[in-house]
Amino acid sequence: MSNDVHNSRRRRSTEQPTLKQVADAAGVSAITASRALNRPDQVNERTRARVLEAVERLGYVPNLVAGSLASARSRFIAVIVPSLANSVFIEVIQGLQETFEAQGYQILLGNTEYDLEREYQLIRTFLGWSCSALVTAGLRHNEACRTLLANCDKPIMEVMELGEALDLNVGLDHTEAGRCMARHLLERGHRQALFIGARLAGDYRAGMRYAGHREVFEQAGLAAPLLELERGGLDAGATGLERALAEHPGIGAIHFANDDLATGALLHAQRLGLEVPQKIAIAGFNGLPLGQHVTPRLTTIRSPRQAMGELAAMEVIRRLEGQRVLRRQHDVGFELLVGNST
Amino acid sequence: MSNDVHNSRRRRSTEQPTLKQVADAAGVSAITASRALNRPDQVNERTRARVLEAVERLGYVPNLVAGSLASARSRFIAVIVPSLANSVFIEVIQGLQETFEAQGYQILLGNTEYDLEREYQLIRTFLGWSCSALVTAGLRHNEACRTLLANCDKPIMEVMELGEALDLNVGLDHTEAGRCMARHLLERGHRQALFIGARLAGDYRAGMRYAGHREVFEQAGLAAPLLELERGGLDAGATGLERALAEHPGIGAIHFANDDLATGALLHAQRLGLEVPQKIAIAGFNGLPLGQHVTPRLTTIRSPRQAMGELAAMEVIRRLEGQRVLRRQHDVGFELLVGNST
DNA sequence: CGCTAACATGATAGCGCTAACATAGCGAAT
DNA sequence: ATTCGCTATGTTAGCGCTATCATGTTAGCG
Repeated sequence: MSNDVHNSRRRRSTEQPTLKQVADAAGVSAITASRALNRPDQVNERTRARVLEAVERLGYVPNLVAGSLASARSRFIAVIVPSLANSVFIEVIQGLQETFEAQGYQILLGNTEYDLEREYQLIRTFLGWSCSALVTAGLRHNEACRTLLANCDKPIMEVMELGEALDLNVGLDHTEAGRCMARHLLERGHRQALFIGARLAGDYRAGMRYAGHREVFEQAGLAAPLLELERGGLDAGATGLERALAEHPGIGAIHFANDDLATGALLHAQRLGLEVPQKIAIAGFNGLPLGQHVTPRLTTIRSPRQAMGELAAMEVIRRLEGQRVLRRQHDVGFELLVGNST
Repeated sequence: MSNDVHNSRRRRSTEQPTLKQVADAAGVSAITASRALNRPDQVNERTRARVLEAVERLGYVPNLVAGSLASARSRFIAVIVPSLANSVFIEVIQGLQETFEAQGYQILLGNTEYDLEREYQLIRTFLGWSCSALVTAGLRHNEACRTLLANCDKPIMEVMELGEALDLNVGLDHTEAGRCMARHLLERGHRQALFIGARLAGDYRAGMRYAGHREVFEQAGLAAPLLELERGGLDAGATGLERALAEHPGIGAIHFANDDLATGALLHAQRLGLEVPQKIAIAGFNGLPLGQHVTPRLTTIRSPRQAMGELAAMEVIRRLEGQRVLRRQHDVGFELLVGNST
């Protein structure tokens, strides 16, 4: 029953100095030291200097976990994408990351692998980290996700596409992009066009582009056949071309779901000695540098992916800082790049 | 002085249910509920079922921040790379991410933008999050970083290159890769080869490859000129080719620091009607799919980047789980891909 | 000279969870 | 019957920080 009882329970986690030790070294209270670091304008300039000196001398590293628990704010931003293998998401992440990092937010990156159940688990985990906001690629979520997101009272930003969003939304209209390219193909005189995509169940935005493409062709009284591949990438593009030639003999143009497929096909056409666009026209989507460097230059649609990430991050930050959000939805648009492949 | 004093201090952060509420609902103590979720084998099966039912019913989401503070462990892994724009790092991150995520670790991604001071700040922040381990791309750090890392008593994994590591190290020998390609060029009969890289101060691993290249050429009594560009990418490769032709008239081969540059040059050579490899031989580094799909196929060196990430993650996990680490250093090697461009 | 406002600092009490130790129950071994 | 060891659960006391309220101190005013 002596007063050293609670010494026996000691369990300092590390030997790192704590804020209390810094405060003692600077001759102030812990809360003043805390303010000196986090709200510099609330402490006297000379006090702050003493605290900073103590921080430096002791090699103090703030325990952000403790700070987050106490304040119930974490400066974490959850970012959830379906894949890291696709450079499209990487560019959006880059835009998000730069902007958030500059404002002192840390991204928590989650990869669903196109699995909505995994998305739910990731969101749970990220909410457990008291993230300040969530950014997801796309508008499709399962019921559980939707409930979780609707009840969590944090800014939710859905990027990539436009539509019925939960909260904030920055993206572009993929159906319209599909229409745009289809119209271009029609203008170029292609009456027989094939749309080729890969794993469209996952890449449903490509599916939306096909829907737009189909709409335009059918309104013109033309067929809009679809060919779905098992995989993406340059290789798959070559395969797609082979299959198109075999399965759709009369075809004059191929509208690929993305530039990787399209460029793979274009390079393969060269190897086969098939003239592009005379024998076969090829179009892509994304506006990757790759497609702009091959000969003939690829006709494609460029979307401002990095800018989309930046804008999304800025809107989230605006919301977090309590500023009024003017518009919940932003259309970042797209641009048709007419090359020599159509 | 009544006993409602501490009611006035209430500050529940959110309306989320807490573990205590789950425990009450299940008729057990908080610690039992905690164990039911985190150490299932330590509680009776029926008790656990009751707890899980309560979790489900209340929609409980564990507060990981509180858990980390209490246990001083966070399951965060800091991953620090110099850039996200370079697909090489993305692939390593992919390997790391998959492996860590599968074991329940969450990656904290930091981007130094090739700035060692930023690296120091990032490491401080990540240590503040009580990360379990740190993974950095590369062995170069400033003094402050080195001190911080040396004293933090967590597994440190340095990836990409091999050398004098702080702790664990998974990578490949870039100097040897440079030698390997140089020997290949010599075997092909190229006596006049130019090395072209971009921003070599940041991309010092490319500098190491140049050192290897130069060593081989100089030992053969030949010159090993260097041309440094301001930027990378396919465009820059084209620029590099132009400059090489103008500034080094006799040159017969160009050893590019990476495939982006090399492919950019190769495609540009086609536009110029310059035969590859007859008029000019072109070699790259990385083994990107891109270079393998152009005609002529690019001679390059492939490194197992995703596998490097996976192996690095596995070694870190092994260490974290207290298993004996057999080797602190792993050479993942590389592979010369001989195409038709040399 | 008192009164107020603005500024600077401090004491206290948590944030929600888990480590460490404590206890209870039960079958097996002594 | 006592002891031991094992499993299942509970009690207590923090982890390191910040929100909240309280207090002291100085300047400004009529």
